Amino acid sequence: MPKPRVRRMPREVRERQMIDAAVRVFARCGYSAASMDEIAELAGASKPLIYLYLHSKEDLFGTCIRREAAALLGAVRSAVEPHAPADRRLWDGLRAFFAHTAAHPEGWAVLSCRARTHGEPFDRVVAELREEIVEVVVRLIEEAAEDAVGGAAAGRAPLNGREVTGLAHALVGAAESLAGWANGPAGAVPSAKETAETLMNVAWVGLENLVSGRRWEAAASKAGVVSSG
Amino acid sequence: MPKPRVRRMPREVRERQMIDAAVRVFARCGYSAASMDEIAELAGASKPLIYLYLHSKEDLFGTCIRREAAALLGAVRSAVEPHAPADRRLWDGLRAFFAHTAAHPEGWAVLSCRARTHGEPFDRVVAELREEIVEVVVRLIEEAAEDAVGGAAAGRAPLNGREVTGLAHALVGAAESLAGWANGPAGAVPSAKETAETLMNVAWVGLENLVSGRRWEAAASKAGVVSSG
Amino acid sequence: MPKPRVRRMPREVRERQMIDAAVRVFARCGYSAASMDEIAELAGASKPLIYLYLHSKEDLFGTCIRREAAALLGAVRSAVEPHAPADRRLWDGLRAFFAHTAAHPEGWAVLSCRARTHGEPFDRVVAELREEIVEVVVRLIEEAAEDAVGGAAAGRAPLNGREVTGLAHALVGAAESLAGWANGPAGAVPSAKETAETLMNVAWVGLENLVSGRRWEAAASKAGVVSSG
Amino acid sequence: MPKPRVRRMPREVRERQMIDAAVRVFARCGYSAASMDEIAELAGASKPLIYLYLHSKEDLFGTCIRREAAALLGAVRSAVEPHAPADRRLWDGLRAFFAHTAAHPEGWAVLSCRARTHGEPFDRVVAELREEIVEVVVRLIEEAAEDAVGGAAAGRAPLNGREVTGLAHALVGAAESLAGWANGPAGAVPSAKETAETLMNVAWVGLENLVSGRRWEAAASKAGVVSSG
DNA sequence: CATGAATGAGGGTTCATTCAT
DNA sequence: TATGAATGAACCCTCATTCAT
Repeated sequence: MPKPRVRRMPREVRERQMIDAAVRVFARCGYSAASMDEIAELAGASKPLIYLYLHSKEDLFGTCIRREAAALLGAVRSAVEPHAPADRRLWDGLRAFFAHTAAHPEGWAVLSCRARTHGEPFDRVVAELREEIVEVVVRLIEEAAEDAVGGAAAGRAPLNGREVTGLAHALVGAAESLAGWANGPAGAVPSAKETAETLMNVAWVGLENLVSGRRWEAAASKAGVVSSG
Repeated sequence: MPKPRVRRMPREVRERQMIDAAVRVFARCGYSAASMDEIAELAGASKPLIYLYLHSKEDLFGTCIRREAAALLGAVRSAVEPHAPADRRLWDGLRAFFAHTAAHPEGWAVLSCRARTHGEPFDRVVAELREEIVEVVVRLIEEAAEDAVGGAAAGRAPLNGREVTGLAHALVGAAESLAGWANGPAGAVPSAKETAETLMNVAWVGLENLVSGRRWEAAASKAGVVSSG
Repeated sequence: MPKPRVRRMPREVRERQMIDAAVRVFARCGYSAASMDEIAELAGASKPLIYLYLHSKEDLFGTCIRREAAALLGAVRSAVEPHAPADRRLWDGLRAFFAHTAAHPEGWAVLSCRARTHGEPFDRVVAELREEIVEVVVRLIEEAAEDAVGGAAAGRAPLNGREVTGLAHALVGAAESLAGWANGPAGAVPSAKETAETLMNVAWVGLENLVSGRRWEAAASKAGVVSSG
Repeated sequence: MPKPRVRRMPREVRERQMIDAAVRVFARCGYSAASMDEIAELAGASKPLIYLYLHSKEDLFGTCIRREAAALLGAVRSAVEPHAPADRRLWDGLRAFFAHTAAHPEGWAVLSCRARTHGEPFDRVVAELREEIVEVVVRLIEEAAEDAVGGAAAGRAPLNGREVTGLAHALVGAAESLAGWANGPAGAVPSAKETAETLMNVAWVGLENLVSGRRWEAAASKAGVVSSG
């Protein structure tokens, strides 16, 4: 009697165990290298049961991705007050993002890396999640730009659409990178708050300057001169 | 002689063809899902020859990663003049980075995504590449900070080590994200120069403010107030 | 109570439903490809109940075969009056056979095809059914031969045992083939009566000639000459 | 060293061995119950090699069916002289049919039973083979009818189209049944010539009577009276 | 140098069957 | 009586890898 597996659990519980196990294994190995045997063993269930409940490896992977994506998005959304000022919302969102990814490193690994390795329709789910976040950031930036333009001398239209989207992608990428760094193997990992502060400092301050028209100009690169519109 | 495949090529050429093919297939499918058959076919060589030259699938993958990493690092390095001012060096490096990733999307896909999916020792190679780039950026930031501190009122040491590393990670992540965006399926992809400008604007200007002591403060988040040291 | 399945039916009824469902599935897929899940679903019962009543897939298959064989044999037997003349009995039997197989195509499919696919002991059951029918036909032929011999000039014993058995097999095979044809997908399927007439015409008339000694002779095959004993 | 498998054979030979083995296993077990492992073992090759050459279980089955169907049809065709009289052609065809099925019982088992168990597109192949044979028989009957009508008093049109087709199906079914009987387990199996004679006697003589207008009539079934047109 | 021939090992999936309730 | 929960075993198929030529 090597393993007195707990038997006869209600379906919901078993299913959760299976998905938990799957997220772990997918995070560790990626989609193709993950084996259903390993997932089954980690879940404490037999393979046929997994297939009965989750139907196939692809379905299981999709379920994992959707669950983790929803959890992450939910964590960020519920941390943001819709009527707070833009910077506050960014700040709260970033903190929630870093806190959640730090608390669920496996889920984050699946979303940030594993899901993109396996084409359609998984990369699309992740791409949609990312796009959704980018949209939010785009609105944040636009709002910040309006504030700046409204509050200060509004002489020029400082940001076109593509530039804003680019900025949003940069910000999201920076956040992803920092999340990966914070989850890294290094002993001295920063807290979610510290991470969020670092990013907030460089991004928000840079953003304010940007929307107020200050640019870096390649031509004037003798000593890092900044042109002020 | 049923197949008029070109025979008897010098080893070097054959090897290059094989690695080229492997990079493509690994980029498309990821490590585990890539099949040696497919690589062999794309390379126009027989499988035993691949094994003779490249020894194993893992070895082949490692060779791909190292080659692409070296190419990317070389492109960035050779674009930077060592004695140029910090901002110029960052600017040139970013442009080279975006140009290279746009010109070699498959190589970049292998480095940015595929290699991280397959644990030890491949993720280490990629992590080392990343660390090397982060180091460069760290030095850039430190230098910029010294300039700022030296050139302006030097009252405080505004950045500790971990913060600098975090900034560097954020910058690198932003660059990676932008590279992915620029390679994306959207029709209106920006040029390498545009991409670099976007990033440079937000990063460098933010950086300058940062090293001169201006911070975003959570407490004052009524209207995005920025405290000036 | 999520499923309003009719519960608590008397065992006999349930069992009949199960066997009905099994016959359909076996007819459609054959023994091996049929799945107990499908049978259970079609029967509107749970799998454990099926196992409780019918014990195993093989038992269930055997039960199906025996039920269908008995039904077919019963239909044929009850259509034949024991004291009618030989040709009348054959005629009535054939009509009943074609009527029954047309009315129960699934049962006929199981008997004629599916059962022979799965060795011992199922092919034996079917072989026994067939043997039983062949026996009947053999007696019919012998009786017809006696009539002919008795009624006409009885110069020779024209049919040996093996030839009679062969004739019976031919007749049964022809009937089976016609049953399959009549059940086929062609739009203009003949009625049982027509089918029986066709067969009766060629068989009985041929038989009469045969027992009266007329043969086809290979040697005289210039124009299909028939030798008359 | 349990089995010093002969290695390194040319592909053609191996492929033939595989198909031979597959025909045997399919004949014994049917499509679904046959296992590729068993086929591989019987073929003296490993499973991957089978898949390399024959692609899939379905493909392998199709290959078997087509090969056996072509062999049977070829045997029958090459035994029939196109310009011989109708009865001679039927006689020669039947003899060849019985000889071939007796010599290749496994192929015949696959064609006559196994192939019909597995839906589209295999049953279609077999159905086409059968239809082809039925067509030939239909033409034979029509020709015989013309001969008879031309040679004798041509007062009536004795056979309509559907009746002819029905007769052909009956004849083919009888032949199939006799082939099965001749391959049966009984010790005293008849030779192909005997079998052909039995069928020829009942069929051809019956046919001649039929086309000359003699019918069995249900109404007159007192003593097997035959009406002569 | 180059390859057609060949396989051990393992992966995803399904099935008949049985407990525990 | 009736069933949701659970599984050992087997099946089809593929892959990285290696001889023998």
